[in-house]
Parts: sequence; structure tokens; C-alpha cells
Amino acid sequence: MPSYDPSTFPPFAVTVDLVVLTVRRHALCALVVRRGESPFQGRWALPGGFVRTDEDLGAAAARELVEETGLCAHDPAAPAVGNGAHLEQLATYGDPGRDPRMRVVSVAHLALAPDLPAPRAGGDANSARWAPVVDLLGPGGGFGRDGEQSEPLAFDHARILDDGVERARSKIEYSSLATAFCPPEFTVGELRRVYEAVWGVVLDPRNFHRKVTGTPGFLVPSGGTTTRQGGRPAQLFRAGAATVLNPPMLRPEV
Amino acid sequence: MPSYDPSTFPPFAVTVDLVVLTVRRHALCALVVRRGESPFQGRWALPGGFVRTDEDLGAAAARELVEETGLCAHDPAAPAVGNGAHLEQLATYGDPGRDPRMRVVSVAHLALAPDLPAPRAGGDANSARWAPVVDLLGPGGGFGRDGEQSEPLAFDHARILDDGVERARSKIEYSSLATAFCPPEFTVGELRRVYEAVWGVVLDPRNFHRKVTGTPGFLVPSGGTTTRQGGRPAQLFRAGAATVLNPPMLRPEV
DNA sequence: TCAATAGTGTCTTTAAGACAGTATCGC
DNA sequence: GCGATACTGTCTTAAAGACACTATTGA
Repeated sequence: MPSYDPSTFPPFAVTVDLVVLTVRRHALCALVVRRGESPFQGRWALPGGFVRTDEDLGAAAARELVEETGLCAHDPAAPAVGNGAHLEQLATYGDPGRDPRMRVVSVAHLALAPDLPAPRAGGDANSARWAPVVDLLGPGGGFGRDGEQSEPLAFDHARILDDGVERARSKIEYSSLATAFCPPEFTVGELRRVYEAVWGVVLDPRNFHRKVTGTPGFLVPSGGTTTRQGGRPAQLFRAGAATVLNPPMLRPEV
Repeated sequence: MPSYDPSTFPPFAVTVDLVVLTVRRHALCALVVRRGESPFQGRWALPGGFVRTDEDLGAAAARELVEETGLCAHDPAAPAVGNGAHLEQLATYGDPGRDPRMRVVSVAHLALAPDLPAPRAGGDANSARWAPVVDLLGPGGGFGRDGEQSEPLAFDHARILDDGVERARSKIEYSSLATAFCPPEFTVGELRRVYEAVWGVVLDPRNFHRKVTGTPGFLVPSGGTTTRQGGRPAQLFRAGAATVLNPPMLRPEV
């Protein structure tokens, strides 16, 4: 083990970047902000900022989340419902060349939020937006298709976003985290459309209904019904106490 | 978004810590090193060290792994076999009080290695050892049981180790990563004993054999046989090209 | 011979996939 | 009425769990 001398450690800057995902109009969307400064001035980027001197990594991510969206981060142990978002650490990115100015290590976090009215970004309305991830990454995770896409994200944020999307896609398989995309009360159909948007597939409504209502602790009937989707009124549910789904939801083959 | 001034960023030290796991004598073991300096002098800790100024995080982890064990880290895309170890990023720990001397953010990595002759630690034979994780963490992840346990690990390394063990336990469910604990050629029984040691359960040898040999691309017969386990000679296999197991291996209920 | 491990086969049970059919709303 | 969505039910199939049985070595 190398000698450990606190006075000669190589200096780093440490930031948190946020992959904030939501489902809007049947599409998985991510929160991006317009950069006002060089480098990558004018390009879209993930929200983020420096970790403060006496602040834990998770606290820094929660603070950034409030600043960007007004969402409160839930305790990770509690079910992610209500007007708070699920927040968890994603991965850390520290390539020496990822920021041209200096050595920056970014601890990326993943947040899952229900559909929100509109993002805010320090008062500047035009500097933040929800963008469909297919526009930001392309259908296969790369660029260069169709005409609807933005230019590439700043820094290595396309890779971070891709990792976050893949984390969300896999986590809703074996956890009840898909409810974090829903309002406090939701129908089975709304939950199914969340899975369809995140996975980019079409699911059989009957088998889906059997699966989610048959998994103990996943959904709890709230008593009410709604007709906001049209058709026959649907029963309303809240997220139950279960956090892991065993057996898991199976993502259909491509 | 807060102002981004590279000249006034809060200074951090960034380290990598390693959770190196192996299976020895039917027990899941972790590599720990004896601390020679304060704080926690004389206590066991996970190996690790500073990230160098122009070094990627994964490169720093791979360098530490070589320094501590002599193992080469495999490319994450390639199957983890042979005399190299599987290495992946685990999580990042940055609580402001986790190191009493200064603000240190540690990017923990997880390495899975086959059974090795003996650890080395800079020439000092007594300063590194393979310790059963049940001795380091206790059966339930806590301390205070039996008499066989060491004193708690230094810093927050018990939590890091616990996270690494849980990552390994879940990853061998849906990936072929259990072969990273095996030598280049191994039998079905040896692979089963890896699962049993990592999960701490007993598996049905017949169902296990059906499962692993029936999953395409998991195991490839190497042609030879061995009798090193006693009893009827067993067919030898190498790890196949498959990296994900679908459907997964099912971990029995507790 | 026996003990130990390797390997194959069968029956049962769980749960997913693929459907059909009925129920209850707005229009 | 019609269209839409919600919900229940049935048949089939994939795969795990729980066994019995045979095969091949060393001691």
C-alpha cells in the first residue's frame, strides 16, 4: 500500500450529476439543462454541481434535486410515492479527460419522479426541459438516426444517462420502483404504461394485471376509482410495502 | 445551477478501495490488510490507495489489485476466467466524517478472484490475509456473535464489504460471474460449491447440474475429466461466452 | 466391499404466455 | 348503439423443486 500522507494528496473536484427520469405522454424523459458557460456552452447537460465541504454525497444529490425540480428525495428505505422522488447513487465517473478544465470526479445519482408540471432552473424557464431519452441517446443508445434528436449531451453525460436508463430498466424488473413514476394514487393501467414507456415494449394488459395484483404487497387498493383514462372506471391503488418483486416482472425479449 | 468556478472548488482526496472476494475451503473470503498507521492502527482494512492525477478510476483499482494480489483485471466485456480477476465499480462513499484526517471520497471496486495461494502485501507476509466474510461481518451483517470474529474493520469498510458481498450474491444470480471464482477449468460440482459458499445455502446437485448445463453458452466442455474431488471422475468445463443467465439462477429463500 | 461424487430421469408445482369473454363508463 | 378501457378466466408451456436411480472412481 502506498504511503498515505494527507498533506500531499492529489487534489480533485467532486461533483454530483443527476439522471432525473420521468414518464410523460408515454415516453421516458430525462431532465436536461442548457449550459450557459464554456465548455459545451449552449449544449444540453445533466443537472449537477459541486459537493460542499461538509456534505454527504447523497445530501448533495438531494439538494441539487430540490434546486432543479423542487422534489424532495425520499428515504431510500421507504416506498417512493407521493410528491417525493426516489433517489439512489448510480455510479462514479472520473476519467482524467472528462472535463477539459480540471480533474473532476462526478458521483452520478439516479432519480425517478412522477410526471411534473414543468421543470424550473433557477428562474430561467428556457434553460431546463424534459427531453425524451430516445431523442437524447437514439433508439440504440447511439446517435445519428432520424431527425428529431438534439445534439449530443455535454461532457460524458450521454454515457451517464445511458447507464441511468439501463439501471431504471433493470430495477423495475425486480423491485416495486416503477411506482416512483406514478402519482400517489394510480391505476393498474397507468402502472402498465410506465413499464411500457421505460422498456419500450407493449405488454399484455391481462397478464400484467394478474401479475401486479397477484404479487403480495406490491399494490394496495385505496378504495377509490377513476375514469381519467376513459372507458370503464379503474380501481385506484397506492404502492404497498413490498420493495422487491419475487418472482420479478419479466421484460419481454427484444 | 451554482456558479462553476474551477479556482475555488472544495478540495477532496479521492481513493479506491477494493473488495476482493474469493472462495476458500467452502467459505466466501475477503482480502484484508493490517493498517500500519493511525487512525485505526493495527486494525484490518480493505486494500486501497489514492487515485493518481492522470489515472482513471478503473485503472487505479486495477493497479491496486495487482499490487495487492498480483492478479490482472480482465476487460469487463470478456468472460472472467483464467489467472485474471473480474473487476467492476461498486459504489462511492463520501461521508464527511468517514476519515478523521480529511475529506476523502472513496470509489469502491469489487473484484472476484479464484482461490489463490497466498496474498502478498508489499513483502510483508503478515499484513494481508484472506478472512471469511462471516468473521468480518457476522452472519447477519453485524457484529457481536460467536467468538471467531475479528474486531470491526477500519473506517466504514464493514459497510463497503457488506455492499460488495451483496453485489456478488445478486450478480451470480443473473450472470455467469460465478465462474470468476473458479480456475480456468472446473467441474459442475466445483461451480456448485461456489454458489453454495457465496449464498450460504445448500443446493440440490441434480437440479443444479440440469440448470447450468442446460443454459446455452454458460459452460463449454473442455474435454478432460478430473477426479480431484474424489468419487466418479467429473467432466471439466470452461466458462462460455454467455454473460447473462436468462432465466437466472434462483437463490433459495432464507 | 463401501463411501463418495457424477450424471440421468421422472413427477409435481409454479408461473408466465396466449388467448376469449364480460363489465362499465363516455359519447 | 359504439368505442374504449377494466377486469376475470382458461389453456398451454417453460422451468424450478423434489425426489429415485445408475455410473465410476479410490480406499
